[in-house]
Amino acid sequence: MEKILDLISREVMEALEANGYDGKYGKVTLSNRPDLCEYQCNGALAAAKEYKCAPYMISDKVAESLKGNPMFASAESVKPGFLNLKLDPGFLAGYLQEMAEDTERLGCNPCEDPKTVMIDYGGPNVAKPLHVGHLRSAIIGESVKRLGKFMGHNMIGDVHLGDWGLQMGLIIVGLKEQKPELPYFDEGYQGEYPKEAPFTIGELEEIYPAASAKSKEDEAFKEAAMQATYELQHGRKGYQALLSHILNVSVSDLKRNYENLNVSFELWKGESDAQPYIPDMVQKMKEDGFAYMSDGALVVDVKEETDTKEVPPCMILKSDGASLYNTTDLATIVWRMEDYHPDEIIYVVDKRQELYFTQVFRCARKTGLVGPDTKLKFLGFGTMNGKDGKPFKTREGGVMRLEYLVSGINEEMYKKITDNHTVEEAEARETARTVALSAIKYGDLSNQASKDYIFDIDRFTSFEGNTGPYILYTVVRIKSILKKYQAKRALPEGAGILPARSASEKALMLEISKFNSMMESAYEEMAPHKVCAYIYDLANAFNHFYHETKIMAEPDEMQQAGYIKLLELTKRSLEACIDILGFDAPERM
RNA sequence: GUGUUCGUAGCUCAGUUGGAUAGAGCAACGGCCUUCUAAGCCGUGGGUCGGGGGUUCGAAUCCCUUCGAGCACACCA
Repeated sequence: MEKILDLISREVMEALEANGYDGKYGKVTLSNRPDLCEYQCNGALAAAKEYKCAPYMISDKVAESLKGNPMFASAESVKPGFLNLKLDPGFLAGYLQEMAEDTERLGCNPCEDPKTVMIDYGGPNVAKPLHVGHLRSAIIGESVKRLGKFMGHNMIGDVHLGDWGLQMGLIIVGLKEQKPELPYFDEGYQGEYPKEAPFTIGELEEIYPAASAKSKEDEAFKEAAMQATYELQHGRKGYQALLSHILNVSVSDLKRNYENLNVSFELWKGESDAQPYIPDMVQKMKEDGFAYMSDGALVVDVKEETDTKEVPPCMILKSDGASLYNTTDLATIVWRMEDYHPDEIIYVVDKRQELYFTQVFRCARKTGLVGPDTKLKFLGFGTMNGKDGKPFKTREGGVMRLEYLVSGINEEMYKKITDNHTVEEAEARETARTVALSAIKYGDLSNQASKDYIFDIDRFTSFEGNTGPYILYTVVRIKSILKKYQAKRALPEGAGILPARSASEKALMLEISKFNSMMESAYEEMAPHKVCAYIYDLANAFNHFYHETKIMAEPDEMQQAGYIKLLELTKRSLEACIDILGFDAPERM
């Protein structure tokens, strides 16, 4: 479906042209003075210069031409040269009716040119529990992915596990201290290794921090870990068997945790998957003359003329010949290009890594890892701060485990629900989970991703104002009426959305009609917070309408059916949006 | 030091890409439940959009300058 702004703009353009003016001045925008009009065109103000006349002379003529146009209830020319427009209620109802008949996409056109987009988010480390630092990447990445899917793109989410490097060596050495009798440590061992992992996730999560701490004090221990890392990376069988145990145990735990957040990935690739691509990649960079030695390290220059600041070269290999983060990220691009030929790769990462990623992107482009047709996009997010404005910490000052954060909020919600109502235990628990997730996600996504934000548990869970729970409450109210209606009667033949009879009903309809244009710009700008702003306005408009319209008491059968149709459309719009944000509404709350 | 992001109500945030009188929520105060869920609705107060200059018919938005804050600046990831 065409966006309503485009439909209106076209009428205004035609009116301009009919009066001998250039149609380009006909762009219509949402009104910023809702007391005066619904839509406005400011083109006459700009056109006045070209035609050397007072702006109102132009807007007067356009308003005159639009008189009697069935799309508008009124078209007025005001003071300096504004053109103020109000939609005809019948036209608006027709637009919404068409939206309602689009059962799949609510009038939002799928993109004309679907892209294959890989989106790299999550970024957990194996053997380490998820902590609050992983929350934003997961929430924002998942939402952008869903947004892209809704727009018709082929979105491939990759978790990009941190499963390479010294941390693995530390775990191996740490485990060896605890259980030296295991066959993985016996270099002469010839038999099959056990299928069962020699540790649980809980044990794994203890081994790593202990080993990490020890390596900082015990030089010999650190040496051993580095040696183990080296041997692992050079194919030592027992260690590779251990690696796959670590991965299995860790990944199934991570999957469970991400599932609790309603986050899922198409690919569970890790840094280790990129390693086989490194030697050829490095070799080619050398052969093509891009990579050279600098202070013992292998680097590629990525400076550009337009830089306002010195951009350091992108390091490919350390001076000891080992690979590093850059190497892995570049090699990851290699397999992504080979296996998926993406049109775009999006990185949902902490914004502090921006400079680093410009280096990687430039290097990938310069050395031909990606062609000019593949976009590389950095979607950096800000820090999640506590109430004091400093990075979020536990009361003791440590890093908060994500699991504990979520279960704490679940518990909080459960209390509030059981305080307010008497509900069955199981339902209360389930509802608490649903509402808690909406509180966390909406609290995050309603801010611009790139900015730091304050994670204020009290505010997010407070049930009042611009929060996830408020949105869910609105959906629940609608569901409740729809159920009551269905229990009484079926929709009559020919029921459809009718022209608004009140200001609040029209306001609601105007909000709904913005759906497709909002969705387009939200995806274009990778801005889930626009989806939040839309549903907040929509929920407000609905609650206002709800308050002054007695739907179940409406005597006119067709009018009542029209209301029901409008409620269904409101509900579907809200649900489509919260699904993109990555949460659901319960049946009751 | 260089670069970069930002500065909007007491607090947390929007601001339709340059338009008319800068908006929400929280907090404060007042009103609305025998009637579809009061987790709601309505109202009141609260602002030199950090300061100064410029471009423009018109600036929170663009440019310059200044103050303040965060962040980043090759062998970590």
